[in-house]
Amino acid sequence: MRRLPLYHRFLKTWAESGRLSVSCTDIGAELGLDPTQVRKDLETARIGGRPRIGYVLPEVIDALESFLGWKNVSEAFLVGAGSMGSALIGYRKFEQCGLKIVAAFDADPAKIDSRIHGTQVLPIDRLADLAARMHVLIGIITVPDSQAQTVADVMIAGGIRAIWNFAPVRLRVPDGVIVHNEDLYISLASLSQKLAKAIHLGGRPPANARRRPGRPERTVIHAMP
Amino acid sequence: MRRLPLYHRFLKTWAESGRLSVSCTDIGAELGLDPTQVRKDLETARIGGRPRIGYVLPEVIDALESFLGWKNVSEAFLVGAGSMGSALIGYRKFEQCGLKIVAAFDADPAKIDSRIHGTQVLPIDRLADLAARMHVLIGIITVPDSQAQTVADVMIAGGIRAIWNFAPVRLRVPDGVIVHNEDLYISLASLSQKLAKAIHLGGRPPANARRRPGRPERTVIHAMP
DNA sequence: TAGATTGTTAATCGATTAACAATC
DNA sequence: TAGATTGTTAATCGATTAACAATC
Repeated sequence: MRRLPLYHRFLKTWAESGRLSVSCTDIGAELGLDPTQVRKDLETARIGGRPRIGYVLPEVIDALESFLGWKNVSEAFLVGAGSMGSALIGYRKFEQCGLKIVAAFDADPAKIDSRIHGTQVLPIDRLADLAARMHVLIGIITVPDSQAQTVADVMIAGGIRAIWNFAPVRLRVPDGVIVHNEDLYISLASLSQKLAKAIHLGGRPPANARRRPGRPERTVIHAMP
Repeated sequence: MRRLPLYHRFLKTWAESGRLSVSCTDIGAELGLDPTQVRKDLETARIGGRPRIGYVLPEVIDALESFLGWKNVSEAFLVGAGSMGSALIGYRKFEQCGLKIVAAFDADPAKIDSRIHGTQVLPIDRLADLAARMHVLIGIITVPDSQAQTVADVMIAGGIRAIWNFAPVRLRVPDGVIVHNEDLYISLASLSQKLAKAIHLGGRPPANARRRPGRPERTVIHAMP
């Protein structure tokens, strides 16, 4: 599920280093995870291995990409050509993960018809019509808080089914529309709380603390089901 | 824990609308959560209410801010004055959540001594020394993948204890250093998988789908413990 | 064959949810 | 008082971890 992209990334570098197969133990050691858990995860992606050998690299990488839906690229519209929007448009590797931002939209007339990293900026009132005609299903919101709900409504009117929301706002959407919140404030809160706890408890870090190549930090990203 | 910032945000708007108290039922209804869970969450922040009345708004907001550590602001250094870095520097509301980005660093000579949203850009080789002298404990990494580990090492050398990492790379750090990964690729993978599943199962959304003011989408952010 | 590794079933753990008494 | 709401304890659920047989 959420760990699969991590596996994929590691397996790519593992493959580049010339290996032909990989075991759950290898993956677990690298990512600081239990090998059994890795096996379970691969199982949910319907990926099987061979006892004693492990998983054949090209096979497992390919299967992961299929399962993650990275084989066919979905087109997305982005609304809000500010600094965050521009940054996302610049993340060209999204395409390798099945997402292509095909157009940006903004309310600011000064930005209309300009290009950001080669992607054209269009007026927001063309969004709904274009989304419907092009069958775009994914929308990315990088506008100020106050406009996020309005933009979401327009997206939904255009038939968009999944919204990646970078505004710190709870969007109200009909059933069947997926909202994925990228809430940096929540993320920040979790970081600073962990830091506060660490400082409160441990004080200074161990003086002889060293990087340990064999044991990376326990992979933490964030959570909220 | 991770839902508390959400409660805080809602309670602020609730207070602005003139109310003096709030019940777990109110919060749960707004955020699509079980009232019992809300109560449990507030309990972990050592916030109590009164039967029949609920929680007194100024009290609970204040207690949340204290618990989240938003009362005293931590200073942070950001490395990588690209588009993502600039976007983060522009998120001025971080200060209300206890984080102030006091300086940016970059390897590009062209960017040195420029200002981004008023924040000065310094050469990266001054980071370790400055961090140590200013007792900066938080570092934000927005550099390309290939440089992330190097930057992390410099930060740690300067005494930084918590790293907010926007590069899709597993950083290797000593014990006692906190790494918080903001991995947009993982987030994207989860979004597109949910979309794929929804389309596969449901096909089109219900034709009469409407926004429902009383029931927002189930609050989902992402996960990985 | 022996040993590493997968596959699978059971045990543990934590978080969520339910139930209900206590209280204003 | 009656009723809404908190506080708290127990039940459920899902995810993680452990144990062990199957297999190459």
